Amino acid sequence: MGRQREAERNDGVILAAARDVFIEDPKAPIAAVAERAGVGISALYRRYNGKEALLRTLCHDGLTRFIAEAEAAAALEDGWEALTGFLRAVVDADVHSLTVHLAGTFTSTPEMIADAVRAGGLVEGLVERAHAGGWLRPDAGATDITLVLEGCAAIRVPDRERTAELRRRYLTLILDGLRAGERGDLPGPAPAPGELNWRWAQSRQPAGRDGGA
Amino acid sequence: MGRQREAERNDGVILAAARDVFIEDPKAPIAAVAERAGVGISALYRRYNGKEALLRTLCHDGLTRFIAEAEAAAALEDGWEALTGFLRAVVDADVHSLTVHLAGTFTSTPEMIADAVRAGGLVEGLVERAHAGGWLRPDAGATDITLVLEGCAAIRVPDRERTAELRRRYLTLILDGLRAGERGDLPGPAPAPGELNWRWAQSRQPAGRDGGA
DNA sequence: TGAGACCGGAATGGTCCGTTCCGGTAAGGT
DNA sequence: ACCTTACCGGAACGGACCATTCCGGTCTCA
Repeated sequence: MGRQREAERNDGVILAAARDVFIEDPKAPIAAVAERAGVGISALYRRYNGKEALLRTLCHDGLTRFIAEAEAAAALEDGWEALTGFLRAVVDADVHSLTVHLAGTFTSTPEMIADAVRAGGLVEGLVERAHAGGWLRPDAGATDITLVLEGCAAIRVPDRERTAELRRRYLTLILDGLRAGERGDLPGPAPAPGELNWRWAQSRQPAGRDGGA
Repeated sequence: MGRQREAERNDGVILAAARDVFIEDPKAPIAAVAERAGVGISALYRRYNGKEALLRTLCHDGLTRFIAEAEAAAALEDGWEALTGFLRAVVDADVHSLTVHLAGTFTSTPEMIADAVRAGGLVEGLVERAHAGGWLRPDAGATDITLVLEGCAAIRVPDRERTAELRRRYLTLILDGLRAGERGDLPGPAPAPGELNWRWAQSRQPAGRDGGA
């Protein structure tokens, strides 16, 4: 059963290639994925209806990973370790590029929206614990976490490993700022819950002049 | 002299529109600029050779602004105020989107490169003063500033004013992390001087599979 | 050995965009 | 009044890019 074996292996290869390619550039052409995977375009279209289906799968996988990390972190004893460990894991896996940056390039399913809500709840839990233990500065909220992730995801240099390292450095910088202490108040209100979700909105067009970057 | 007056006024209108449009999306089409400015496409091509020329001008303007802010900050007494005030001004004006994000979409002139170097030197000066006064954590270097700016520029919501506010909030978060204190060391080495400049490299093609996002 | 699952990659059709080009319009001199 | 001419608006052109389809081919297994 060589043929079936090959097909099965391709499943994984294609998904991995797609992840790499679309993390690097959310608007990359399908052909780039095929090339990176070392397969033809047909192999792609045999598995996915079209580009949107692939993107959706990728995004949903990222969301699942996000939730898994949050749950794993929630199991930790120390509340501060839980929050920071979670952030480090998410930043390391570049989950943010897979979820937020891909959202808006396709119409998200209700299921994904539900998962996104669930993810938000988990983060809120982590933040609450960090607050309860007095680890987290009081004026930082759960929604601020998204800002942090967005910032980290923006750090990017051509080399992938170095990028990860710089992100860890940067995250540490911010985390130190998040610690409770003698500092002044943050300016402006924290992001409102819906305020950062605009990319998840039901948009049909791939990019559009209205969407922003 | 109505005609000349109109042309003169258009100079400014076009530049402002271009700034708005390209800050929002560095890959926006020329037509979008014309539309936003409320002029025809000819009015654009009369003033600029082509898209690249416009982009170059915009980017150079941003660089100039960056340098001006750095010099203004350098004149301040307090070393910490100088650095943070500079950062706040640059983030507020969204200069980063105008320079770094536009670089790479055109071939930069030697003059711009020179200015970029000069800008780097000014930042270095600000950081040195902050270090000398003991304000800045010792393991944070001048090149880390670029990371901060990159992170701030990544914060974006549909509403422009709210975006600015969120960025100020986020910057404050990081700045608190940058303050000297009892915290642990940062992981990984600081970005090397050339490491963050890859966007300024002599690239001819508009985007390319090699460039990253 | 032949049916069919699977695949590579060329061909197709459509969209998007930078740039050019073709009338118009009115300012300013004569 | 009347050209000349700087300036404009916007349609038209040509090329690049890309998602998707389609057409042989190959390999397996019954």
